[in-house]
Amino acid sequence: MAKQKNYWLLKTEPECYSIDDLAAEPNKTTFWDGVRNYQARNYLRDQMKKGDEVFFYHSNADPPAIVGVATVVKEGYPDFTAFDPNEKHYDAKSKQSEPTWMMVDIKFKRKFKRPLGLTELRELKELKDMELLRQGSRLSVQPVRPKEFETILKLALA
DNA sequence: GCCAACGTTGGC
DNA sequence: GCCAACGTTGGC
Repeated sequence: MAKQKNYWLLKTEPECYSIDDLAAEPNKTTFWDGVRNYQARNYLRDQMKKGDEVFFYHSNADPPAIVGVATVVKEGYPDFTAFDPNEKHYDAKSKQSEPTWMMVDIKFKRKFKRPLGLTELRELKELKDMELLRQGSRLSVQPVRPKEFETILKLALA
């Protein structure tokens, strides 16, 4: 049986790392560091697989929006930024021998012609169960259903 | 800048 | 193991 592809959404503040940073050159990759939430960590560690596609989401932006797509190119491995006291997301409790936090590598795939803002996404009834649109949703790594991924891609290309 | 919704921490 | 206090996220 063919490997099933999963879909995800990664949040970032564009001030910190934006789609344009990732789109700076073709096939650019980056490590997705700084996730310090256990549920999000579990997704990164256990479920995100090479070849999975991820939506790139700008939070704390105007407008907050899905802005593009990336591909997972390296599966979960220790987030080494947690070991460095000079890093913003340093965590003294995460040990090299027993890392608490994980990250993946992603590769730029495409930037949408226009950002798909939250307001616009909320208008689609196909997306009414989407994690991103749930009230109080704060997860920075979230699963996206194939149907939702398809709906959003279609909207982006329309 | 406000604040609701969460997650985490720590006293008990 | 409960839960109040506190810190953070992130839309508005």
